[in-house]
Amino acid sequence: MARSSLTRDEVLDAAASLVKQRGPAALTMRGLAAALGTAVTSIYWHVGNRESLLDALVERTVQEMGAISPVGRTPAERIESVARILRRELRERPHLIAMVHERGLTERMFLPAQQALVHEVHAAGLRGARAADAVRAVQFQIVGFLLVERNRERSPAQSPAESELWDPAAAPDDPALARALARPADPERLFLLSVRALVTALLTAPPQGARTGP
Amino acid sequence: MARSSLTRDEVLDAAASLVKQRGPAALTMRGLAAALGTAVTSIYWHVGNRESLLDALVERTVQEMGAISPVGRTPAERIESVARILRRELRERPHLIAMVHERGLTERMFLPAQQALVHEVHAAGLRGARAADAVRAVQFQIVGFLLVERNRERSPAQSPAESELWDPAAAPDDPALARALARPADPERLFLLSVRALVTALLTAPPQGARTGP
DNA sequence: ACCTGAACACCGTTCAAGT
DNA sequence: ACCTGAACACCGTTCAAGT
Repeated sequence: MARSSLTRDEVLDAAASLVKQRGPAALTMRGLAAALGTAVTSIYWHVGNRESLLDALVERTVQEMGAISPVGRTPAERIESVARILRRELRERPHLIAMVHERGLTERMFLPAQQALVHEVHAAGLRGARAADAVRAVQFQIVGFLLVERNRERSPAQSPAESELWDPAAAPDDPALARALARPADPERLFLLSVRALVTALLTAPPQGARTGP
Repeated sequence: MARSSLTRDEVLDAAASLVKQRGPAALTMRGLAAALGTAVTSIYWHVGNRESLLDALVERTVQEMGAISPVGRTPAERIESVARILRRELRERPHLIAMVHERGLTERMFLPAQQALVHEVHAAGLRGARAADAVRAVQFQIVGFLLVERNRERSPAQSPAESELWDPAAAPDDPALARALARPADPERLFLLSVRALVTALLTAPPQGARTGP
């Protein structure tokens, strides 16, 4: 039986729930129609085609990523809190984030966070081009880390596992290092450690980064 | 007309060239068969199915990413050179790298680089768990940055461009910052700047990163 | 051992036709 | 304005049949 009235929002809701539960590949026009109890072609009337449907879904996700409210006393602490907030929000929508990324909208999704970062970097005393570099470096690091982390979680056990590499000659005189690398990484700890290290360096380094030695 | 003898390697070569030129989506079994001048079903005999074909392709890419030979005088310089080398290699195979990533093998592809990083971090005097953290932090940063960078290149102009955001009230008292953020980022420069900053901090920071203020 | 065409069950999309 | 089924051109994959 035909439904009385199908709205664009209903279509988007159903599509979002499909993607959230079973990933973007599970979102087929026919499957979506079945879930909605309509003919496939009705969907086309409301959203155009599959591509625009995904666009609309992504657009929604971008909107949902609201403003960022940093917490902490120092700029470094507040930047770290921005990173923490972003990580939490992204981990709640893994599939949708992947779609945002695939569609090249990652940058756009991060505009609110970028504004927060600008404010904090400014508060830390950085100005002009150097402040812009710091903002972008942190932004790239956060996004990049989360992409890598997501990838790790999805991937099955790596074929020649790290353990295989880390008993023999690779780290000859540091068994503790070998053991640490054989263990799985703790992503949250590594994330915060990385952000903290980068931020520390960016907020204290000289304008022109010519100093590389210890 | 049927070909005299089709080999698995020929199939992989043709598939790799298709992917390299026109992306993974352009790799259809039928299209591949046409490019090879065989029946579709012959391909199945040699590589099983599309999934295993992609696996084999990815496996090849992983193998091609050879050993890393760092250059430079200080450990920091040599780590930076590892980053530079990886960036160059990955940028030569954008599609294949994306496939490696999608298949969750990024980590595995980076094992040679990881070994090089271990060596340099050790040379810088770091030991045990702290050395492992440093290696992983740098590794995540490099991979993450390259994923984000690739995404930026592919993406069309972002809808509300950064310029739209960066003339009004966002950076009220730093027009130079606003101008810098309105300009497109120089990825190579940003990449090296980020790696340098992170490495500097990791090689000099105290064991427990409790210090976050300036 | 290797290759083939026919056939199956899926896709996304279009279109003329309904109300 | 909204919904429908039929049809088209694509997929990946299987299978019985060839040599």
